[in-house]
Amino acid sequence: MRHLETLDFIVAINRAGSIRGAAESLAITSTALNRRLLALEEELGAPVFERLPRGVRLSTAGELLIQHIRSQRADLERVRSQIADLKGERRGHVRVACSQALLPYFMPREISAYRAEHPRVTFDVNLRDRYRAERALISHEADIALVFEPVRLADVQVLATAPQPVHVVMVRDHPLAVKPVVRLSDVAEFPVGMPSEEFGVRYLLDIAMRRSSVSIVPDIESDSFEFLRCYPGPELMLTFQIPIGLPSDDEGGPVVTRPIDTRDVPPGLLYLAQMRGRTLPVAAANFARQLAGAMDVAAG
Amino acid sequence: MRHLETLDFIVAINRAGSIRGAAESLAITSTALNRRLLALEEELGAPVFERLPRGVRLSTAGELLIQHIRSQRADLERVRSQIADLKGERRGHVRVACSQALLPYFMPREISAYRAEHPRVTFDVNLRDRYRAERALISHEADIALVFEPVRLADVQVLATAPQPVHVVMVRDHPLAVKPVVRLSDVAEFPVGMPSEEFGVRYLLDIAMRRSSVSIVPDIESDSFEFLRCYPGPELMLTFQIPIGLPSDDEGGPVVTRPIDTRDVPPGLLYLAQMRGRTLPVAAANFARQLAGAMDVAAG
DNA sequence: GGGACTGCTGCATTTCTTGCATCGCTCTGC
DNA sequence: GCAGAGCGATGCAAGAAATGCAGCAGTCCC
Repeated sequence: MRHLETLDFIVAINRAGSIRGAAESLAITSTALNRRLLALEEELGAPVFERLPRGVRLSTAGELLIQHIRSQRADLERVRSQIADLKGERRGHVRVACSQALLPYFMPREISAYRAEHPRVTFDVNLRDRYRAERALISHEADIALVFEPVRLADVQVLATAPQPVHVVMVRDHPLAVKPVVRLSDVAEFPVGMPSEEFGVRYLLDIAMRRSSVSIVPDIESDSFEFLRCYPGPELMLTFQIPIGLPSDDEGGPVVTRPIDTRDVPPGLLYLAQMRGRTLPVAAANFARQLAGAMDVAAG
Repeated sequence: MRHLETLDFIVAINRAGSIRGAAESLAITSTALNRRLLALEEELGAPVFERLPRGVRLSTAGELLIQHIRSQRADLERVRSQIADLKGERRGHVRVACSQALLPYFMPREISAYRAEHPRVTFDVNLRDRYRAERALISHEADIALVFEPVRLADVQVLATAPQPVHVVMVRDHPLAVKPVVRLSDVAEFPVGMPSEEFGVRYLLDIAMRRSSVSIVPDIESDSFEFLRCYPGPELMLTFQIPIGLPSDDEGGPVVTRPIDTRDVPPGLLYLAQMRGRTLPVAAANFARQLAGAMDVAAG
């Protein structure tokens, strides 16, 4: 499709920041690319890029256009997917943006289960914090997102939710491990590895601390739950995670988890979401349905 | 835009029912058109049209595609409109689908008021009954619709509503004209011209008659309110209309109107609606805002 | 069973796109 | 202050792609 190609070229120019740079990455001459851009601007009646001495930058019109291009491509992809589907070809591609907590257990299990049924469906799984996951939906970089405590839900549509109480993670022989439920004040007596501020778990803990008199000073702060989970050994350190990101205790791993009393820290919500008003490609819609089911099980 | 042209050609083939026929109406050869169609189908991996002995008919894939084309064109039109708008060009085009009742007074007044402010904005006003007005929104034939008592609102988004009690229309010296409010049982004593079944007014009256013991047998049934309104003279005939479709009584015309008691016939709702999830072109959005304001005034 | 319609295809022509070389410009570094 | 490097834009010729003409095979109607 010739015209769609031109639109993709616009996206490439925007990414590269210059026509020559984009032309190189597209393996065509800058002349051809320049001419296509000029033709498009002519037809549109307004410049798509501002010309700067060292390259180009999207104009206001260009930003409107590029948003249109993204939504257009996503919708065409849906149509292609639906057409492939009615030909009986159970192929497709699903792009998921999700939080770290989903990466070690939940997503691998769900994707492998889905691919057992539909082996020709491929996946893109990208780590996006709760801000960027929503942005990925809006810019059509992702079909669906699994976000813990999203920031603002204005432009996205919630497909399912699952309550997730915050758990404390510790080594198996930690003194706190004897308690079935941990109070926030218990935690304050031990060194703590805290997830950094972009995470929903941290957000819930900060709210809880502001409401109560308990103050937890993190000894270590990290944007990697994997690091935090691996660290505890040496110092009897505690960290936090939601159950969907944790192995079950009876697996006999080096760490165990205990829920924090929900009177201290209320459960957060895990959201399964898509772009508002968008009809998903067949594979993405089916996978989302499966995820929603799995979240019901996880919540119940 | 070359590719969009091809997509429009698909729409033309669908309308014409044959490639040769569409080619003629498009002023190109059937060869070129046929080749474009074949190329598109190649790229899509599925036939868009079923080949019949006497022409072509949309396949299932084609129906998916043509829906995509319509929404894509509408969205591009919005982008163009927004770009034109930020260039300061207050031009644009608005396509309205509305019921008969809006045509004689409301729409002319509103459009002329709008064009007084924005003379370069052009309008398409099409008469569509409440079924077809909703379909026009879905197929992107219309930007906004003004519908009295729409059938199903699933796929459209309501921008404003205005309650419209049903009025009886009669000649100025009709015996019923002495009453400020008319009961349904009063109506049954006179000959009645009834709007046909596709109209919201008729729908409300049918419901009212089913609920009460009053039965009105129409002497004349018509799908033209204009005809019904012009008829009353000779036979003291009554007919029905909603206030927004009526001149004010003090204009001294040949007919007067009286509201039906809302205990007999509850007021219907006039809906201003657009396609769900769609961002309207600038001119259409502004005009819709004006209409919503006017409906508030009409209702209050 | 002929005529009229359909979609489809080989070949020559036209139209459009592409690539090369080059211009004018702005910013950078010496 | 001046040369160099980077940028986007443009004239001209070669190449690619879409178009039009003529003609094919098929189905339907009378």
